[in-house]
Amino acid sequence: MRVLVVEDEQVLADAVATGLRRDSMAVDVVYDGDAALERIAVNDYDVVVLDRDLPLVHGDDVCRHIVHSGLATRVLMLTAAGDVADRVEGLTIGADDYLAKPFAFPELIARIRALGRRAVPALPPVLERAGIRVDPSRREVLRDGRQVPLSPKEFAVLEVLMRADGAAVSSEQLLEKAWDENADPFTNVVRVTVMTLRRKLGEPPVVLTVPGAGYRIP
Amino acid sequence: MRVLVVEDEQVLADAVATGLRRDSMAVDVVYDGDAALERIAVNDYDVVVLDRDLPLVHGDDVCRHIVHSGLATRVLMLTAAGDVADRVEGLTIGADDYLAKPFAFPELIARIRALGRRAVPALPPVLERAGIRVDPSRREVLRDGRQVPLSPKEFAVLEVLMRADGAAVSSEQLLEKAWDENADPFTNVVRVTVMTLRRKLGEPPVVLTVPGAGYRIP
DNA sequence: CCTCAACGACCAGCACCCGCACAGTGCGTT
DNA sequence: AACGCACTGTGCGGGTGCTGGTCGTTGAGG
Repeated sequence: MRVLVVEDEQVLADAVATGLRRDSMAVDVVYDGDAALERIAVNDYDVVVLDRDLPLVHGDDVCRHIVHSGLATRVLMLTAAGDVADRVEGLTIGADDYLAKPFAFPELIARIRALGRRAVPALPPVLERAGIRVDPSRREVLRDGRQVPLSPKEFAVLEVLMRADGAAVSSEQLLEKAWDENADPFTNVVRVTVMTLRRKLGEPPVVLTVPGAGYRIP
Repeated sequence: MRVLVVEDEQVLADAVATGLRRDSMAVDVVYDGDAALERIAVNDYDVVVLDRDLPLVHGDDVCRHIVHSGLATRVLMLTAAGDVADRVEGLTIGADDYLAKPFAFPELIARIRALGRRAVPALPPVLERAGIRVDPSRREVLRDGRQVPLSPKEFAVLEVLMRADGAAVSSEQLLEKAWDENADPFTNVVRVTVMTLRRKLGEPPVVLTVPGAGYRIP
């Protein structure tokens, strides 16, 4: 397991590093965001333990960079501020996990290991495609900058289609992913919902139909 | 996003479910481990929110089952006991995240979303051969870079021929692979479909006839 | 009590599927 | 060389399944 520790408090950083090394991880340490970005560009880390309050380049920016660059690296945010709003914001930015200082060392290790087990990294928290911006955490959709109000189901359908990354998604799959198990298999809600979704998203069309296969967003 | 909530305290379980539904997630609820295992076997959840202290089948066992079965489903452990040892143990068992009760609801949502943000596992392979590019997931066909619109049947036939990797495929085999089981064995749809396919794909010919054996793409 | 999302029922248009009929082609037999 | 047969290519027309779209009802939440 390859880990990068980014923490400006050198004493803490080194302590964490030695602790992780004792747990058989390969650990690099840097003390500011700039150095972090450098190392990330060069090396291929499994997990980055990232202090949020960094001098020069803020931890949030480092996190955004990692997530946005599509690397397989996972981010564990670390911060002094421990209230809920902070934690939620950290996760919203795109971190894979979040731990508040002071933390118990075994928990840090356990969370790093849990992240290391995940085969694939998180996608960017904001989905963008074909002039549509979807922010799941805010439950907000923008079409060419203008906000579009959607009902929960419409939003769920749009989210599934956006995550499909251009692939066609059948009505059955949409029903499977956006509805719970009580859904009637012979319903036509999906078609109706797709229609209202199309109407709200306006011109030019965003959701295309692929005859015989379902719907897709190019 | 498809979520299963497993929590024996029904009031809490339902509250969580409605909260998540308001956030556009498709939520199923069960109140014990047995039912959880059942649902997991049937449905394909993105995330399972799992109370650790369950009657009958313990949450840990459910978690182990999910991890062991190799599903892409992520587990978020939930528990009343909030000390570090518990959290570490939960993560060690194979949970992807861990949240101690009482928790703030926005944080639960943020963590579920973080878990659900995983990338689609495998990029579907694109079939390429003889100047033809077929992308099954997008239902898209390109001939020398130009897009060719195909009907579902035409697409199905082309896909079978492409996957045959140059080998000849008989009409009977095509009928078997691209049509459902109640197809008339004495039909000539295959011939007709191959014809329209050829016409749409244009010159030079892509689908060749192997007299007595069927069709093939060199 | 009011609003709106969710959803079933229904209709219309159209592309598509496919049966049918016939033409063209290649090969073996006489 | 002529013929017949088996196989293949192609035009045509009808039925129908798929999709877009509307409307009215229901039910939950404010």
